[in-house]
Amino acid sequence: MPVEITDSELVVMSALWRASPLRSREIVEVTSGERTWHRKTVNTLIRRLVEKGAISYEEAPGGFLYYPEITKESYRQRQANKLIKGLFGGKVSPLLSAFAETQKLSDSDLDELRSLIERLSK
Amino acid sequence: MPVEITDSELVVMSALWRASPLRSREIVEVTSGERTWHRKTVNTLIRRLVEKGAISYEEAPGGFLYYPEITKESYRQRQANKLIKGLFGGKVSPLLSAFAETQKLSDSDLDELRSLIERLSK
DNA sequence: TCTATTGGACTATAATTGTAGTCCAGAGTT
DNA sequence: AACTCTGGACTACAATTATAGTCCAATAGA
Repeated sequence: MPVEITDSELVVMSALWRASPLRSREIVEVTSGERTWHRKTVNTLIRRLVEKGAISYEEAPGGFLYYPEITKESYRQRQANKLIKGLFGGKVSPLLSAFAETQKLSDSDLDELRSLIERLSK
Repeated sequence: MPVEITDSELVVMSALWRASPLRSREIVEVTSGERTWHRKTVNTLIRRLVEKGAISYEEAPGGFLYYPEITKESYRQRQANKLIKGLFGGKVSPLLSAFAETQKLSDSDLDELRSLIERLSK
């Protein structure tokens, strides 16, 4: 039963992955580029994430400090696996291929991929 | 406004991507490995997909035949882009890296990746 | 022909999601 | 002290999702 995180909640998680701990007010500020949320909306998202165990908090003067409990890395892995299993038959290269069809890969992207693959080959 | 397809609906779409057209009864059968849905449940999913424009149908003796309207390729591309933009900073190699950490890539996987990258390099 | 089955149209209902609003208590302001 | 702002707890509420159920007409048997 992996924790399910919705799109809106993910914006909050991402803020905490970028820097933590944060107060709820800071989350409002930090996410204001991406979404224009009322502070109560952020509050609800925070509460739900706490209920789900995705974040934790600590009391501090003037409010709470929030911390991510799920790491960005583990969440990424889960999502990568889900997509690759669900839509690409469990293989990465079709994904890479599909991505390359929409987003032209730069030379440095290609270099990065090459050296990554070299490293993985050993 | 790209069509949003839920996890349950995706099972139906996948069935139609594998073979189409299908009747609703066939969709029940074909998906029975993955889910054990009541035929009415499948019916609802089909109806919603039709409303969303993700599938179409054609009348046939004894019912309807359903066809995918969204292609697997375009849907894959959308999802790949969403994941890579949303969680991997828009770069593929971190995704590949994350995937490789959970799923050991076989030699043939690596070969496939290498030759794909060669092709993309030109 | 009566009956049981099946497909589709429409309805149902609880859970989840997106986006707030209300209420209250403590902190700061006059 | 009274007044205002802010944070958190709890509540609200429409839309979407997951999972069926009801009703009816056509079909397929008995």
